[in-house]
Amino acid sequence: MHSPDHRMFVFVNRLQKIANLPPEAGEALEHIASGIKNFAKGDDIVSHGDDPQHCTVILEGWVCSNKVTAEGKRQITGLHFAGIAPDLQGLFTSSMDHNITALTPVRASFVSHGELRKAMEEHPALAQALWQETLVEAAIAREWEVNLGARRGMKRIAHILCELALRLDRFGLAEREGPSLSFEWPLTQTELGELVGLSTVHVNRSLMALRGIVEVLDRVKIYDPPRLEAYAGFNPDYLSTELAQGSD
Amino acid sequence: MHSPDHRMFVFVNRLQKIANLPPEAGEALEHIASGIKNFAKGDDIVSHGDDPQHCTVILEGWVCSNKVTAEGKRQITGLHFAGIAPDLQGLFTSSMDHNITALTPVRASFVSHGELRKAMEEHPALAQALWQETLVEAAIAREWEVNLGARRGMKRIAHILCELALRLDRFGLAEREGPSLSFEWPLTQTELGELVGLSTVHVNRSLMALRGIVEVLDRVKIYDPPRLEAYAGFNPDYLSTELAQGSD
DNA sequence: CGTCATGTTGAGCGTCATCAACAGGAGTGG
DNA sequence: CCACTCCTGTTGATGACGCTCAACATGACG
Repeated sequence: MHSPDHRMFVFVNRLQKIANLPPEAGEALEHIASGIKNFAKGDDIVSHGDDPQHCTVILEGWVCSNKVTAEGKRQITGLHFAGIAPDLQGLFTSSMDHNITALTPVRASFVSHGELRKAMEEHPALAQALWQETLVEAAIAREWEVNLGARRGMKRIAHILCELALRLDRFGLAEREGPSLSFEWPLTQTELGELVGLSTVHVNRSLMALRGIVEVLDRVKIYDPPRLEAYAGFNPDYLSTELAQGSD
Repeated sequence: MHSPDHRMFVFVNRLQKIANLPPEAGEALEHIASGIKNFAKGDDIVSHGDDPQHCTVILEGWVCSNKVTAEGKRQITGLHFAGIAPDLQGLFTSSMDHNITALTPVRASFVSHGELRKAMEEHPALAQALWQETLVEAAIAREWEVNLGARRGMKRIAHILCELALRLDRFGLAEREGPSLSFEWPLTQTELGELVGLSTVHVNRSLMALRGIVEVLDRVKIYDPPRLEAYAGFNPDYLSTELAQGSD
């Protein structure tokens, strides 16, 4: 178990990768982290309309941001893993415009808005790193718009899987085995449908048609990554915002 | 005509509305603005893959961000008006992940990345305002994901029109006439299709079906705004990030 | 052993894409 | 002034993609 002083390790580590966060700024974050809380699968960590006074940092587990339409349809608008603060936006707004929901059991810690503002004043590099974090999310959101608006069912699914493979692999959360690549997959087919804007039934049929290239069960197994990327028309440009400029 | 010292007026004005930008920070922006350039309708102001060394500030006209899939389909991922810096993201990335294209004749000015960084160091409030700007865009992008993934054709169109009516009205770019509301509309039906993820033909038919509530020609005229909002299931929550916290 | 959540399959139908044709206005050149 | 082209909007016909309703299979769990 981490000592309280290294509780924020995954978060700081991620910010360092994205933005070359200097060590002092990372330590400042460690000092203002408070508490650890566990959420169960399905729990809303933050709900639409809330006005939280702290930011949540995901230490372990999968989380999604999502909105529900007037007709009751839920759309997942983002997927987040360990090392992210999905409600950072709450620092500047008086009311959340979306929900943040646990897709797996989640362990999280917190940073009060007040203390975070102070830390950012003392360490402008911290503010910049967090800003860059929001730009990473924005780039991903743009590509999801393309996915939802301009690709058909099977390619939508294929594209999302390519993206997740890359994002997870980058943070050591994917496994390679020869050419193939696999990672944990906690979403149901219904949830995948809410993510790609398709009905459960259609997701099911699309997944079956994709077997041979990918298999999606408790884990995603991509048997032939280049082929899947070619099929999806996947271009990872938009994920390069997640790499610090100095790191290539 | 504005003197060079007030060239950035619309931009500063917007940042003040969003983030209570202090006057000194606004003046700093005025001092580092350089040049004015005109773009023709259809011009790419920034292209996918570019690595610009300056930010572009739109002084007049409509602009969209967009991406093109491997299959050649274009998806419009954002609409921007006067007073915005649509390529702010370029400050932190080595290569743009999308295009920024003029939808009308556009007048723009520029701020070099280096000078902007200096100004942000001297005026942390400026950095924060620009960060908030990116959060506004992110909130809109999330709702567009919902629109594309969870609503059908006619409601998608209706929803976008409700959003634009509110955003434009907020900056004095819409006209009221009794209950009805109207604003400039420079997009072709094909472009609207690229925005809502529908074919041109289907956009055409949907627009005809919506007549009576909205009419979309050179201007959009919403005859009965509440009825359109009810039909679209429009909830303006997500646009409240565009209002400074102190302003309500 | 019943219940519940998830995945799977079939049938029927609606939304929306595609292909094709045409109308009108704007701009161009003869 | 007319012929021509290009761009945009409009309309029809056809079929594919994806939704909905329904039923059933399976495994986890109490």
